[in-house]
Amino acid sequence: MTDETDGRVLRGQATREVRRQQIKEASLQVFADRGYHATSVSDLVKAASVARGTFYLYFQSKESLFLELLDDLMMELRAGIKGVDPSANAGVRDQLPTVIGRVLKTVTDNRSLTRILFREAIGLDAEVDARLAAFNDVIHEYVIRALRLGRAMDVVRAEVDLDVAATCIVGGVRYIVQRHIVADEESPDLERLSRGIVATFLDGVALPSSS
Amino acid sequence: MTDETDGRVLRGQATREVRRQQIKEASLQVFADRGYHATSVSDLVKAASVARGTFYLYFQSKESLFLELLDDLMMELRAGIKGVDPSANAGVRDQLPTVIGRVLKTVTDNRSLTRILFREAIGLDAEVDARLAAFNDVIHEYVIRALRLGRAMDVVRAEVDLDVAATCIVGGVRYIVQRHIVADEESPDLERLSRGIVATFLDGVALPSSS
Amino acid sequence: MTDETDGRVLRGQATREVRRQQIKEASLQVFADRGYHATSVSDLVKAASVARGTFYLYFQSKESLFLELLDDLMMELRAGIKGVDPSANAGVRDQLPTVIGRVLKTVTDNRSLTRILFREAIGLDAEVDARLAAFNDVIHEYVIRALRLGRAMDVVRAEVDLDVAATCIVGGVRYIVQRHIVADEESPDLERLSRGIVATFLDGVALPSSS
Amino acid sequence: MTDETDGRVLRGQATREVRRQQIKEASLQVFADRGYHATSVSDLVKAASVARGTFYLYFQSKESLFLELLDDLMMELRAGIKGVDPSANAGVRDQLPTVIGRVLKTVTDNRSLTRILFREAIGLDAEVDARLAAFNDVIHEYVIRALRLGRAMDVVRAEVDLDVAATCIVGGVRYIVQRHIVADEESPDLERLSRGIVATFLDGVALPSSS
DNA sequence: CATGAATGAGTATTCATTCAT
DNA sequence: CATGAATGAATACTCATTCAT
Repeated sequence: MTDETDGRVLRGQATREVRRQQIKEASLQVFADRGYHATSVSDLVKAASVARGTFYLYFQSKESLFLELLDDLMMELRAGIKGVDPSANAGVRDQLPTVIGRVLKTVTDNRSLTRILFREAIGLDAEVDARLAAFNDVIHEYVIRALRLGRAMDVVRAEVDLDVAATCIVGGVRYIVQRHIVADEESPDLERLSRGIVATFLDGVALPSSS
Repeated sequence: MTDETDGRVLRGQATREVRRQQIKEASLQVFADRGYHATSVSDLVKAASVARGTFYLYFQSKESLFLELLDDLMMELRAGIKGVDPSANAGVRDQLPTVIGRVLKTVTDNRSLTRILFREAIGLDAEVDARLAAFNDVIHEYVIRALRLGRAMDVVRAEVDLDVAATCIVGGVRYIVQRHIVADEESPDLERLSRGIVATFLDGVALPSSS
Repeated sequence: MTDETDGRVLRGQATREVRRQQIKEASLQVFADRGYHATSVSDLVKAASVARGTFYLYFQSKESLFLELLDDLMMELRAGIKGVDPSANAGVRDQLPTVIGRVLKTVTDNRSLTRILFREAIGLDAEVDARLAAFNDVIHEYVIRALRLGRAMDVVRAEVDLDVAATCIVGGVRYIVQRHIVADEESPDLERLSRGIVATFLDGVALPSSS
Repeated sequence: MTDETDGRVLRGQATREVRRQQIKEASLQVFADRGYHATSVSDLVKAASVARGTFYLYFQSKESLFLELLDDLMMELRAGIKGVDPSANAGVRDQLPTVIGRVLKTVTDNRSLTRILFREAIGLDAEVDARLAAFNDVIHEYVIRALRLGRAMDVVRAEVDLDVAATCIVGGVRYIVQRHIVADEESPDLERLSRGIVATFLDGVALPSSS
């Protein structure tokens, strides 16, 4: 009874997980296309080809599913960003485009989720807002630490207002993402974007002599 | 068609406009506080102290009122930005903080509207999205033209990727606005923010020698 | 503006109250016929010939309407019972059938409500249960007080277990109501029932000599 | 059709019956605690530790199981009551408390079932109502017969309205059960209750001289 | 013009029952 | 026989909009 039972149970759990993913993926598309509020549970179950009740077998509510999708993206992004090792001192300037490129790649690979994150994830409810704010703060702090490190290594100007600069950098990357990746641009030239971002934020747009 | 009638009509139109404004202002507050979706028409008419039917005498729908508020803000912002005369060649570098400061000031003075713009105006429906996109494009084009002008005047590097740089700049300012002004910060130090933004985007964060 | 407005407002409130009653009466019938659980809000609005939304304009929920109906009956019954003045010493024995008759009359006049009270009002939720229990306790206490008074007046045996006797009396009357009034009996002979009840509880069924 | 087959069938039937009982007992508890409507099939299968499907292998529906539980109680009670032999002429008055006591004992021993019977079994559907009514009628008739017998034996007054008196008696006992046994009273004093009931119904509460 | 009562399509969620394994 | 994932009809309730007064 043991092996057979275990087998059945395991298979059951495996299928369960498969089903969950199936619903999540279908829902992801619908949310990305229609937006959170415009998406009804009917839309979701239709897209996932399951019965209404089945949906609630796997997710507590429409909102909790959405939250899960959000968490997924934030994890994914955080992983893509944290992959960077800012302490590698050699050739920070040369490394940076790669780093930024990786972030942009992560985002591009998760276009639907990112679209949701940028278009819908705000003002939904306090819970989501708090989670997003926390995520943003993590990114912000990460960039500030990077700048501080750069300053210590004498590659970042001493007089830079770290907080403002970090905000500009994060905001700039975000908006690049929003304009070039979330919007339906087919295959964004990530390399050009990365280089452009790095150039802008490292050296600015002004001619040095213009000071 | 007599004078008296005209008078009545005019008076009527005058009070009509006054009423409209009353409702708009009250609604603006409610939208800013609660967010678009969490705000019901009941909330609006209660805040404006008018009957439900009256609301529909002045606005086609909840959504159209919201759209109008959005348009108002976009006009206001556009005015604040367009006020800058980029052709004044003398001391662009010195002028810029003032210009940015003015934009931040406009935003701060319309905090409620801006909050709505940032928190709710996305993903509402195609109409809103289109209008927002158009607005963003206008700003984007404006910055690109400014950069191009700067390049002609030899104050902007020739090798700068105008499109990417403009996106970074706009995104940076937006995120500054989002973090320091939309969020409930009491009295943001607009001057420091302006100087920080200008410094970051003109000269970058890297030490020139690090090239 | 004053008189006219007041007039409108008053008329409005009057109509409101009328509507409420209309819905309550229709709902009462449906509840009495179908029972609480088997009655859907759709049934109620259909019976009252109002739109679904209208229902919720007048009642917070299906349950709250039901509670209100319950309260109405309990008030009505309590009034019918409290009308009795047990201190009128002359001819208690002769008075009693009248008193009981009045209670039965009240119940007969509110047959629908009573049917609900007996058939549905139990186990609905803690709130209802508590209210019913309180009501039952009031009745119980009332009867005990009456018995105690009777004892003081030397018309009730000294050795009677007041609590048990009161429970028997209340239960007996309740069951009479249930069998002869709530059940669809056309026109119960209230006088016969009253006399029978009084005889049973005053003198018992046993021949005195059988002790 | 071989012995072996019979054996298997028998064994199967035996375990089948055992399973049924398991489920019934578990369900009884849940129904008594939560009430019929608040109890879901999920609750039942969880309490019985069987799969959802298994439940429907043994019972047609949630309702049919409930009906069965009801029948069980009614049989049990009927047995407890019928155990009394009213024809034993000697000392009816002395016997009665014992008889009533036995009924109360039966009820106390099946408190869960009784609780269900009193709290939930009414207004469920026509089927249940009919069965309950039939049961009540049986009891009623039984009491009437007893009274008639008593009359023949000259221990019951001739002028007693048998039907009304029987209803009072049954109602009284029912309400005693409801107040003292169904409600969570720890260990009701069955003897006192029995004596009180008998005294009340045999001799009434009035002093004989008060007639 | 102003009112606010009335509307009803639409929503998320539950749960008794079925059925493939 | 046993399982538990799947089903979908049904439910209470909301809210933007209309319309008679």
